Amino acid sequence: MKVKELAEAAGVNPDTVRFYTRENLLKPTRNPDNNYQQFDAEDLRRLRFARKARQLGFSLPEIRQILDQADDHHSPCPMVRDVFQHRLAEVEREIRELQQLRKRMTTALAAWQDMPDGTPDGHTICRLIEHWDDPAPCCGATEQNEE
Amino acid sequence: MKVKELAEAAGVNPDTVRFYTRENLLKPTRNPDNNYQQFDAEDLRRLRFARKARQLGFSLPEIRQILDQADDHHSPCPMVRDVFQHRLAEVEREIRELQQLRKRMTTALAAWQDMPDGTPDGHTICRLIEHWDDPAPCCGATEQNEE
DNA sequence: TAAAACCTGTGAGCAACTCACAGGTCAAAG
DNA sequence: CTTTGACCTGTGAGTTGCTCACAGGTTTTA
Repeated sequence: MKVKELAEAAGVNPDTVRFYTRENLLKPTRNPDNNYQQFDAEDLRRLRFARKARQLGFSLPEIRQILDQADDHHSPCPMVRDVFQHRLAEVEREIRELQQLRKRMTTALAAWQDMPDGTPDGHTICRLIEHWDDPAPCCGATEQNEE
Repeated sequence: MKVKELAEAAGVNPDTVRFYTRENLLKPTRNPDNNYQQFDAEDLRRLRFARKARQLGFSLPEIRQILDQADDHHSPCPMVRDVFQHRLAEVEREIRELQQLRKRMTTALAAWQDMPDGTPDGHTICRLIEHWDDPAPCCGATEQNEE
């Protein structure tokens, strides 16, 4: 299989195949005649695996690690379970944050129903946003640079 | 006010101030003696505004547009309301997607309780992920490159 | 045999910063 | 008066996961 064929088989952009190859997720052989990359069924499996893992939120370095472990005949599954747990926790955190954001937004939107637009007067830019309440800094951090 | 002072007043990284200046969100005057940037209370307002808008999900180009409109003495509020509506819809979409992802993840995690780890045998990389069900492509798209 | 369609590697672009670097400026301490 | 340290300046690179563009080589098709 050549790049485009593999890409089509996996339903991805050919440039993604090239990128994954650059990143050492795929290790095609070469056709000595023309130096073209040659992929086989195993590469297709790897690529499909990588795409599924991406959907699950694994990063490319994580996926590479899993793939490399599998190449060394170590079972990557324990690691997968581990990363997966972390990833799940992170997804849940993201959900909570977004829900908080939504709540603040709908509250603001309701409050804005009653506010006039107003033209900027040099002291105020857009009171819609200026009167937006900061998300209460819950963790005691007043500054957002972490140092 | 110099860079670091403004940054501290707004609770951001000095490099963020420099970056926003580069991006024309802030337009400091110059001290002719030493070419240092000079910020005033208006710049602080602009910076605080920009940060609030960022928390609301506005992009830097959007913020620049709002600021520029305010500079021209047009009220940016109608635009703000508009972008805000779009942004709220997007946040809700993100929430739905993440909730679906979480559901799939917890389901998978439960199913994995019963699966053995297994060492990769050349045919399978990590059945934990390979047996992950694709998120049903709901929009009729079988391929994910949009063209 | 020439044009179209593919291949190659490399470099840039996206978003919103953050950090690093080299050199200039300034306040206080020795 | 000079040195030290903290700040300033602009610029370029790094982050993530691709995607696109480019210039040149190869293969297929007409």
